[in-house]
Amino acid sequence: MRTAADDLMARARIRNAAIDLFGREGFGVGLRAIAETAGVSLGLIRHHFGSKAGLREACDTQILEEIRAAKEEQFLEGDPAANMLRNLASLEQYAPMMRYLIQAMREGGPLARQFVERMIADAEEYTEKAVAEGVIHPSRDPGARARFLTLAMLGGAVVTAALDEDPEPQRSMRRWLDQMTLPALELYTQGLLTDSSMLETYMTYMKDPPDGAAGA
Amino acid sequence: MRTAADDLMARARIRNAAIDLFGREGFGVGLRAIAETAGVSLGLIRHHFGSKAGLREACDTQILEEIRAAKEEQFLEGDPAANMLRNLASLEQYAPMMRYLIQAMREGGPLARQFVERMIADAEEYTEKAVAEGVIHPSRDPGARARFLTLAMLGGAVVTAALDEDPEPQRSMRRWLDQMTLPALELYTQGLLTDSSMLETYMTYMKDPPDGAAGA
DNA sequence: GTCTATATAATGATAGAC
DNA sequence: GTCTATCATTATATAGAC
Repeated sequence: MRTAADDLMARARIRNAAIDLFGREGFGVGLRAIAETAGVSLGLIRHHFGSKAGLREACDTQILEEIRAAKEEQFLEGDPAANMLRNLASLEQYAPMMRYLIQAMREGGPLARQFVERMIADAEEYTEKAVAEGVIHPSRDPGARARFLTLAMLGGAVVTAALDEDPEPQRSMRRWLDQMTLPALELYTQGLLTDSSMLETYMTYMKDPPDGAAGA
Repeated sequence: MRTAADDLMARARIRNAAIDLFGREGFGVGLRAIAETAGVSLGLIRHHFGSKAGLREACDTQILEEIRAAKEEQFLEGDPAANMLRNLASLEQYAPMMRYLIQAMREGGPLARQFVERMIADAEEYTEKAVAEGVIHPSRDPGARARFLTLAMLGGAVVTAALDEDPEPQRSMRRWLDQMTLPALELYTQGLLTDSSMLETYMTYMKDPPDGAAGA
């Protein structure tokens, strides 16, 4: 009897090997290493994907599909984005996807852009709902806040992974999420500054900037 | 009469060209491109630095020295770390250093580790001072808070740069700093959550975790 | 100190047999 | 669909002339 793994066509095996190696070692990894991992020849990669860029694109597409599927599972609980990430980071099942995403955010590219922008949009949506329910303070600029919070969280994970000796981004992300929980909750609850003069000064300054120095 | 640039020995010219190209295009850039930019031959790089790793190390050392010098200048104003970064990001003089640091944080390595850990230590020191002065709330874990705030700020800059179409990390960092100012100030001033139940629940949970599931 | 020329290895791309 | 064999390019490393 054939198992699910045996059923995988060579094309899918190559793609999965590529996702694994791209995620573990970055997109600089050679096609030969991917071929060896998939147990096929170099020529077969070319046959199925045309080029390395074509393979990368197929991987991106697959990851987007896996994200969609994972979200569908996770979002039933109605958790905010950070908790979704936490769930994904704790399930071995999602490790290749997480590795790939971390690498993609490190090296850039269309998939990373799409993923991050989607995370930001989701965060804004959740935040809006939470504001309506009265559990989160309203913001002077909800879009900027969602972008800031999301980039800070994802960026912390990416840099933690990049600096880590541990070659397993999955573990780095877990570590980041674990060590940020207390300070983040504390910051979200009590803030940081004891008075609001800095914010007020900034708001006043932005309303009437000296010269056109807003972005200079 | 000889200008300062003319006085640069070939060794320094190579090193500066490498810092520039590493910063602009990442550490994957070839030695030939560096040789061409510096106006020297491939062999001369080998003569002065032995290998690509040797050149990278020399660049790292130089950047550390530039950071030290820049901090000495900037820290006279007593600004917190974020403001130092803002100042550095706004001065064209520091552009190569900033580019190099962003790349280093993307790709990892000893320099990035050293830089980030130093930033965290500085942040903790500043925060401690600010807490003593009563302008910042005390934290349940000052070290974790400094690490979280610093990694979030640096990480946001790194991911913004990685996702940016703009190939100039300097500009990405400026954009990140600009767009994070309002939401960050707002978050630092008013927090995010309207009540403290989440934090209290977490503190209670951590004091008496079910099983040994603290890190699971 | 600085160069040219070359060695060696690895990459992605290609052609064609089966 | 899958393979082997090879090409062209590029990478770093090396040797030795001037």
